Amino acid sequence: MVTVDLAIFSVVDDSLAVLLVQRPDSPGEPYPGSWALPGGFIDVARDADLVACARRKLREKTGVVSPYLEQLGSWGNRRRDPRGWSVTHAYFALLSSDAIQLQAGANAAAVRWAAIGDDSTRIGERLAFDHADILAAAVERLRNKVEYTSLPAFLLPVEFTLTELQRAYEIVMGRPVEKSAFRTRIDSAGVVERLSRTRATGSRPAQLYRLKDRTNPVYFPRTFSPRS
Amino acid sequence: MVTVDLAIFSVVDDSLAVLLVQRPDSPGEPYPGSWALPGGFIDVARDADLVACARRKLREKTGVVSPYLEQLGSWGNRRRDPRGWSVTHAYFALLSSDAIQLQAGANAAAVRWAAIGDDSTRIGERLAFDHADILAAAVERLRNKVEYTSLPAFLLPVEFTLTELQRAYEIVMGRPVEKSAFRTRIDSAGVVERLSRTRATGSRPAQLYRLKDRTNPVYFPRTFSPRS
DNA sequence: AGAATAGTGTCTTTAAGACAATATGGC
DNA sequence: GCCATATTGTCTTAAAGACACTATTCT
Repeated sequence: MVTVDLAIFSVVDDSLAVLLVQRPDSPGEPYPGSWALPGGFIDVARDADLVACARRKLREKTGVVSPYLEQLGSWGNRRRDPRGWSVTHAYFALLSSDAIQLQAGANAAAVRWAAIGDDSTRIGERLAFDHADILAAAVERLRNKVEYTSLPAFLLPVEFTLTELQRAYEIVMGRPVEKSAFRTRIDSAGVVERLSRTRATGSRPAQLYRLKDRTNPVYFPRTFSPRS
Repeated sequence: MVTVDLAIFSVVDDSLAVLLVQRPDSPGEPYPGSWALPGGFIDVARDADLVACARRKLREKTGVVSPYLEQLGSWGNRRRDPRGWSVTHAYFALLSSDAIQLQAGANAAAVRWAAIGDDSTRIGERLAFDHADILAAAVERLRNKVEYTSLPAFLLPVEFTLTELQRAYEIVMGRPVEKSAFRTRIDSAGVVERLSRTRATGSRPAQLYRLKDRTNPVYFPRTFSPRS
């Protein structure tokens, strides 16, 4: 029993959110009606490899084709699924919420975004299987990497302002970021390239930028604020 | 077909080395006689979970019970094993070479250490399956984490001098480290605790230290030398 | 005493934190 | 011109790099 599960993150209503699907009520299915991370069995006929499987499930749920996708780890033991020893390969994805077309699939009664609390990695509800553990690991990985990478940029649409990028960092980190230091950091690391257009904001318009590389994150030489 | 494979690192003859085992020659076995990372099928009767499986295999090969062990990732596709779609869960382990009792097992004709080149992640030989990819990923992970963690300390025996610790860093990083900055870094992060004994060196004896925490690595606030 | 390695001090450099000042477009 | 937000500048601070100096034990 080998599956792939996804922690799909986006910024919804100015906070970090993860996509959850509801387990089917069919008899024989474990955790009927519970919320869970999207995922499912590998289709050895269709999926060339694990990443292909993850991409397929992401596409089926969100319609998004090329998000930031990173392997998170694997969870396997004899307790996590009542049907016996099972293993899942977890991935986490970052995408812009405006690119998403939510789709309830055959195996998922409903789909929704669940906000991640600023203070904790806990979601309000009990998730199916060990998905709470997987989600906690995904949030932890994301929160760690935010400190020294450009990951939050993948939560934004293709074109964005530096203020929006800074806001994405603040949402993921759960704390304010100093504007001037932030801009030097982004600039000297060569994360973005300036576009010719600006975005109207009601006051002084903001310069638009886009990522130089939509595929790989940039690693900064230091973390944001050194852990004590 | 689900397996667990291990990249077991140690310092041997003053260079970073990984443990390889030779594949059996039995008919029906893929890659007969090739060198490979130690590993094998999960035993659902004996292994409570993936880590337990990794620990068991590590113990069987080296006799080491409690090394530093970290999940590396999983590799799965329909090409990596000629017998069909297969998945492996890779772990990497760090241990002191003086704690090791090498043991050729039932499923491994021979065992040996292979040095990792300073300049590349390549091992001289062709490894079985996709183990060259897995090893490359393990070396990359290790080389990345060395820059901001105390991982090299797990390559040393329980008691060590700061010079030995510095040498372990240099071996993994493949470049010299500045002594004074290194010591301030280790000291201010509270990585080690001073023992009362010293080690004779032929000249001024060196103070002995041990890790404050033999289980978890310490994360430094900055990398060693910022990537350009 | 001299050799050799252990351990410390000083100065420079890099990039972040704090905070203030300036710039610009809409109204 | 006024307001609000964008953008830039200045000063301070933390920790690494470079390199020199001191300390201690053995021969």
